[in-house]
Amino acid sequence: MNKSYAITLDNPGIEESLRIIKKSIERKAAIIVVGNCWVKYRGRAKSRLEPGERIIIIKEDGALLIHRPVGYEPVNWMPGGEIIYHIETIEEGSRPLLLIRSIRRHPRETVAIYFDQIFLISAFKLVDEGEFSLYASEEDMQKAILLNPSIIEDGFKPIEYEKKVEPGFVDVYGVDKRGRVVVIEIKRRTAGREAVLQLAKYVKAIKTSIGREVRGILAAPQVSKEALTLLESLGLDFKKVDPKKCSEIVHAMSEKKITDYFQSSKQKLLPLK
Amino acid sequence: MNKSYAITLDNPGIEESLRIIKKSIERKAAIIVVGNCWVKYRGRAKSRLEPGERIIIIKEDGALLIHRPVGYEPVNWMPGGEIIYHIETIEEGSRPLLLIRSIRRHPRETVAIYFDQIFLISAFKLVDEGEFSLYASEEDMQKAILLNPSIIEDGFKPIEYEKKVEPGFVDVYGVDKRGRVVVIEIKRRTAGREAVLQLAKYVKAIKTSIGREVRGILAAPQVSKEALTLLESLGLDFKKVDPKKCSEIVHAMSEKKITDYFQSSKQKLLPLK
DNA sequence: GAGTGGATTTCGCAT
DNA sequence: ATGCGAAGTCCACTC
Repeated sequence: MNKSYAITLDNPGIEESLRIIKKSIERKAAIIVVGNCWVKYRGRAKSRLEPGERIIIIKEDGALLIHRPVGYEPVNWMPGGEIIYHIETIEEGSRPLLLIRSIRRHPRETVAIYFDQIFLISAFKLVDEGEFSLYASEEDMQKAILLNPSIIEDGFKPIEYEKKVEPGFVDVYGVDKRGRVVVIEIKRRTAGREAVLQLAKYVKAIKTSIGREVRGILAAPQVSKEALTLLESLGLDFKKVDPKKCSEIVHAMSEKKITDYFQSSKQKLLPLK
Repeated sequence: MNKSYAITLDNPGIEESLRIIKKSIERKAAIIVVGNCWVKYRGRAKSRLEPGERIIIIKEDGALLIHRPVGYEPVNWMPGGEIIYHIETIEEGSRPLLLIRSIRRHPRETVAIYFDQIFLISAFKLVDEGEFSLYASEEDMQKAILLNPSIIEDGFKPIEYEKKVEPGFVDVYGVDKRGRVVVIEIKRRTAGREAVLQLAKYVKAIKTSIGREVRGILAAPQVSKEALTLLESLGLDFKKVDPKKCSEIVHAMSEKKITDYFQSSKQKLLPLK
């Protein structure tokens, strides 16, 4: 191994733990502590966690995670950013404890962790420049529809996207082959009642605004049964759109091409009113 | 230390890592791996994470966390539950890699982690029976209002809570001192436009359903300016309620008392229609 | 700094 | 299994 800073201690004492954690925070290393602890949180809410064996991680940006042996979510935490740490040893009766206090302002909140037994401390200066890319988001679906409008239907022409129209933002706004105004609401997962109501609001708002008929299309991989009923009763359309295919379309094109498209299409935008 | 299962290895080889991780998963221990890795995720979406040094945790319930050196959230993960692991060593060129595959159905998704270097493996059978209690949640606010309705206003009498009324669930439903029907929407933080619209929907739905006037009250510590304007224009009321005070009220009472209250109040419930 | 909407949200609860 | 809303949500983005 060739790491600038790497420490691992099995069953360290409280004093030794204090020293290593302080040093590791100074060095901006990621710290892992496994041991028996209890936790108090005060801030937006207030919580108390009774003693038990947990894994805690302190990251170089101050992020704090307290993980129980089960579950994806930390039981207590502090998001990264402007976090201050106070580490000290205290005596409870004649028993030494390690107290880790994590403090942030904005909002003001603190997490206090009391360890009476530590199984492991390990700290590393981690180097991670790796890029992370996520595909098949709602954004991809929108891009794919704008780049390839026939996904929605033949002859559909997008005019605007992310257009503010008082109740909120319309995902895509355009005209169909017969020249009718079309409003599209995109959902990357099963669309529920909420999505239909949102679409209906936009349709109504634009109808009022432009004074003629407006078609509403819900573009999603699926709709819930309730949403489908609602769609039909409101005279809105559903178009099944596969997020993955959208993602493939978008990621098959170079980033430059897409940027260019959105640059040029901006000049073609029609005012909504 | 007195743990039934605890292993820590500094800079283990790929083969040794494989063996230890398999064994630790069998034993349902929590596993920590620190090393250089890259990650592919496929499922509801698709993602790729290029090589870098990270901390990964596999918990006894199968939950998987992949943490970069900064940030509160895992870059990739798998929630606990019905997760299957396949661990193997593979050759890339002449270089041995450790491949950890985490698979779940419902929804079908997989995370594949490739390690080419491992700095640390540590596994523990953790014992954690500690109780977790959270105060000042929306639930506390609801309980406090039901137990002590004068929080809302003098003479208010709750009748139901968490009542399904087509657009969703009404937080609290009751009557005021003049006998008018009251619907309460609770928010534990600054209430925005969204909260007001939600309340308005419930008021409208119930008005239609019972055919007489319905008051709507938004109970929250604060409202946004826009939300306040909207409230006024819709003829809805705002009542400032402090979540922490609510929590104090609730937690000052014994759990039994509260349970008894909710038991008895259920018998007093009036049908909503 | 506040407000708004999305998330591979997760989690829990009710249908 | 599905649907719906809350969360100490967090996060990114706008005003």
